[in-house]
Amino acid sequence: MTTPRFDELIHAPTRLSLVAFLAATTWADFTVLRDSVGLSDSALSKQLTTLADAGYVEIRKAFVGKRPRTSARLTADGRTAFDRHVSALQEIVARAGGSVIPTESQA
Amino acid sequence: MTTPRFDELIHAPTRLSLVAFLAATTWADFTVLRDSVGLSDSALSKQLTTLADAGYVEIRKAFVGKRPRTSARLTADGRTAFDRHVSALQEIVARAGGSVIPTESQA
DNA sequence: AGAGTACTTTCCAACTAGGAAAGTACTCCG
DNA sequence: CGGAGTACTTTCCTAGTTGGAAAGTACTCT
Repeated sequence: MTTPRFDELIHAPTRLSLVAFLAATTWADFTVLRDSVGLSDSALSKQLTTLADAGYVEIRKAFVGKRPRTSARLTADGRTAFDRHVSALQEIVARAGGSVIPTESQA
Repeated sequence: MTTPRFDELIHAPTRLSLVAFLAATTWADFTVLRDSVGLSDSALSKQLTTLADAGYVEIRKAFVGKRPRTSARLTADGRTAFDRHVSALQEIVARAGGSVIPTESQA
């Protein structure tokens, strides 16, 4: 079980989607990410930078043929932070009356 | 089961705490609320107004003896919105937890 | 009267987020 | 070669949010 730790960086709606999305896969493509969260190029680029600066995501710039392709994935730190944030949310909800949160998700 | 609906109003950290706290009790006192979320009087007053304007909380101004006392509680709408927001979070997390944790070491 | 309680409102400074547009860098095509 | 396009990144700027301080309201207590 993960130690709860509310993380403001992860909590923000777009970054929560982003991080959750990344938590579900390995490397994700810039365009896929952009479309999945519905952001402009610039907005995604900035959020990715923010997350990378925090050490939560790793950014890989590779070439597919001759064209650049940027992908990102969660780092171990990012995954931990995400898990802890989720725990924090669960704790909040549990205190709230616990009616809603099923505890199936931890592995 | 509640229909998921991400609610930006509720999602913001302080309001999430506030709403979750209120979801756990009936009427809560202004001072108790203020101390539980660690806000200044003005900040709490404003958040409470915001939540009341949204129809999520009901504010009661009563007198205890001769002194005014403000309390708040969730309305049915507030509770529904909270439940739905929690469901939305759950959904996000569920998607993220959907796949087994992959490779943790690489460089 | 002056102090204090219990907020509410106003003012303000600090952020944050996101789009537009420009910039970078390199490729592809006629 | 030059123009168009891809794939982002950076800069500029606007808009919206948050919260504390301080002032305001209203009433009570000594």
